[in-house]
Amino acid sequence: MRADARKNYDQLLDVAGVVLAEEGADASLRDIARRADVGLATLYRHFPTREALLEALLRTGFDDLTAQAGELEASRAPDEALVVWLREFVACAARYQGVVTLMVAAIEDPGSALHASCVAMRASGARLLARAQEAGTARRDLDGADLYALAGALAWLSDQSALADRTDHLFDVVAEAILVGSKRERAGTSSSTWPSR
Amino acid sequence: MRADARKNYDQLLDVAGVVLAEEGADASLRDIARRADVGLATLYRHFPTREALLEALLRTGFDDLTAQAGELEASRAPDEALVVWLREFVACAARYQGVVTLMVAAIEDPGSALHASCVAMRASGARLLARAQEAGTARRDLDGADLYALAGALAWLSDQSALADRTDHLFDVVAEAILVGSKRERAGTSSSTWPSR
DNA sequence: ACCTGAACACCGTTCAAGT
DNA sequence: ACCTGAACACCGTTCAAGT
Repeated sequence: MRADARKNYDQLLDVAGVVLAEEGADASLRDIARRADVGLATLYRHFPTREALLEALLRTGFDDLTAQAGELEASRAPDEALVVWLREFVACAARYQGVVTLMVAAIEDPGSALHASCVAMRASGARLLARAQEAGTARRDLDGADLYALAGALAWLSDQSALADRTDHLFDVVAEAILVGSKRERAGTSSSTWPSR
Repeated sequence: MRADARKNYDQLLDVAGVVLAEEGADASLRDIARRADVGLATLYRHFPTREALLEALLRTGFDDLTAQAGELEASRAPDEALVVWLREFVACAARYQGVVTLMVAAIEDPGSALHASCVAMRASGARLLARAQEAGTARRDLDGADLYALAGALAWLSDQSALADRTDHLFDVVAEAILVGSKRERAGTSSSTWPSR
């Protein structure tokens, strides 16, 4: 890559990170190009679609999440690992408001720049789910696609400012629903002691 | 209302119902006016905001849902009534793709044309939830706002074509999570026998 | 190789001018 | 009273023309 192209690329990515964090995943691409002092067509050259831009911004987060699934598998109890991963998924999607909708659409669109990452994330979640199921701590009538859908729904909740104050609590409710033999039978109280990180 | 105004109003509502059902809640208002053979400013005169148009289209459905809550309270067991209402909520929001996002935003925006309906719906759901809680068949650490958020999340799931095939199953999972003392302990199987209407 | 301005076909929203 | 075309300020996307 030529030096001037590299500079434009980096500048676009920097500015896009700020603008998308401010305005959400459907922010104006024109505005990003403007604020990066770059021609609009240059943005399109480097990132032919909105998904490509988001993919570049989220790639490291996605890779971390997939890698973390492997570490969790080695270091934590099956149910704990699953819940930590789920929490991390939601946090990852929360970086840019509205990105979760693109992420779920990408799963069935092989042409999307987000497709590969999303398929990999779903697979890594599915492995953690299967492990918990084998250990008898997750209900057996769910698969990776169900888990991905539930993760998406929780991320959507945290995107909605009118519902944001419920998301922590509802995360616990859904996490409990995925797991078996948990608090529900033992105590039935509302307080949650799921691993927070 | 003058006769020509009435005609325009009805025509707009007819066409809007078709277009929004086809293209979702963020369809082009210009397109609706065009297909209704009406000036764009006439649409704005009758429906000053997108929410106002949706409110006119959804009003009867919303009213039915609120009324139905009352009937369910009289005729059905508390847990059954709650689940039937929840299912109806999701079906109602599914009429126009993307409308659920406007519905949750409307709950904290008193200026929205959808505000009153949404507050009423949340309240009617809250009553059914409280009734089930008093009967001991719903978990006590949820309130009306939580139920509304869960209903919204389920409606969002059914909006996403990539996840649509999971929504029936995940509806059951979430419904089970709201209720207590259900299938989970008795059988632990995946088949569901919730009231379907 | 890479960049850019301008063009095209769309939006939502408003308003002066018509009947 | 009610309707309308046109205007304004925005989009996303593409492409010929520049260096």
